[in-house]
Amino acid sequence: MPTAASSQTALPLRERKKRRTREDLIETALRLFDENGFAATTLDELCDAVGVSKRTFFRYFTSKEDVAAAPSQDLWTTFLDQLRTTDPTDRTVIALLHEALLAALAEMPAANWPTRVLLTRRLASETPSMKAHDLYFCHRTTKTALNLLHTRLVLTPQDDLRVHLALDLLLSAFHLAQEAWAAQPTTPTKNDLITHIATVFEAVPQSLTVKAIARP
Amino acid sequence: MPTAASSQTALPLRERKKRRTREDLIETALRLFDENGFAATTLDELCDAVGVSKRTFFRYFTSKEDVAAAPSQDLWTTFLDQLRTTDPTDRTVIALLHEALLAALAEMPAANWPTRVLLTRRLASETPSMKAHDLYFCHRTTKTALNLLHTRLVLTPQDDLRVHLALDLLLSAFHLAQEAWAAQPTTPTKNDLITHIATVFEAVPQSLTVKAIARP
DNA sequence: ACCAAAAGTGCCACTCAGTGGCATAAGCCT
DNA sequence: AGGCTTATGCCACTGAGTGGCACTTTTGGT
Repeated sequence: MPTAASSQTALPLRERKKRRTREDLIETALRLFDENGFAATTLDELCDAVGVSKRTFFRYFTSKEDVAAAPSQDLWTTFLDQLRTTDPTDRTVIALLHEALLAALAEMPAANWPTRVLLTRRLASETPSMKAHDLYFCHRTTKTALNLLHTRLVLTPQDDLRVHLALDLLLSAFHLAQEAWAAQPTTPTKNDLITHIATVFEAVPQSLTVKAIARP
Repeated sequence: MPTAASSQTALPLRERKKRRTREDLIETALRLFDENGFAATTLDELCDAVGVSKRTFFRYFTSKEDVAAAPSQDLWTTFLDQLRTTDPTDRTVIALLHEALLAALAEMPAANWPTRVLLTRRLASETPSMKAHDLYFCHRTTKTALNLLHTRLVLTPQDDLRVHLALDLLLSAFHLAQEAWAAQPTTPTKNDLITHIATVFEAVPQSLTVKAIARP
């Protein structure tokens, strides 16, 4: 008698268990990091709280930073999936990237994703090693995306350079939008973030033409 | 009787000693990392080789990654200095940044800087934690540069966004140029790097207009 | 239903980066 | 010279991350 509560019954038991421990680890980690700070929380504490050995933790995450960055990584993993499936015709590459990002955002659970990702962002802004980890992950994402686009699009060697720049620009724009999103006075929602992204994207062309005017 | 060998005699003894230890640490670290690999080299080995206690090492560098990234950090520190002194009049911000970067490059010692920085780059490409450290440092540099430009230029809130994008673009362009530089068939010189930077900068406007053409 | 292969977990001992605290030595100033 | 400041060394300690192996759970075939 499968109730509505178990929505993904298609998955085998082992897989469900794994997802559950992974989710438990992320959930508890974010709570502990939030309450006591990232540095002040030890992995032993986290593992005790979840009821898992430290050895097992490192079979799910590569580092202490990694578990805290999970929410933000989910977005970019989904982004890559979208990039694999979105029809690329009749668009500039930058518009394609923008669209794939919006599609990825749409996939994120509207309920708790904003709070989670904002918490991750706050932790990253307070903890250099976390920010570094996040930047590295984004760097990996651009590399993967570039390879992906090469398999799907016709790109000359010159285009490779331009597309790479476009990807870096996307990441940069997203981070700036995220900052504005986190700083806004009202409670940040997913739609707000989409608006901020649009705003930053509109500012991109002007970034090449801003004049330097010396202070008097 | 000050000989030509001691060029900066103006500095007090203590300061000279400090610079020397710092330089020794960087020099030896790069050599050991190059010979045995970053992970395989322990800080104890490095400290033994230089004749310094581990405690002292951490008074010069914040981490193992930090000492290996020193050559690349030198450039960006000099870049910020240039940004403080360059006359900003009659230019776009992006041109100002480009120029400051070239000026910083000019300050680098032509003899060993290329090899050093290429080694650092290779290590970073092989070692995630080093790449992450490097990206974080660049991130800090853009933040500092942005604050700096605010003190020297008249920037509206909208301009802030645009200038931030321009800074990210500069970093992105530099990294792409550096990759091309490292990959070139002939021995990379400082002038080659300058040429690569110019090439990437020229490609920037087109990065916004590349069309996505699906593979057949 | 049973059993063997496979996949996941726990435990233990270990390495090594990084820190705090205090005693000692080296450069500085008059 | 002699006190003052600053840099270094030493030691003990925390905590992240790993290797290895024994143990348990799931799975798939019969």
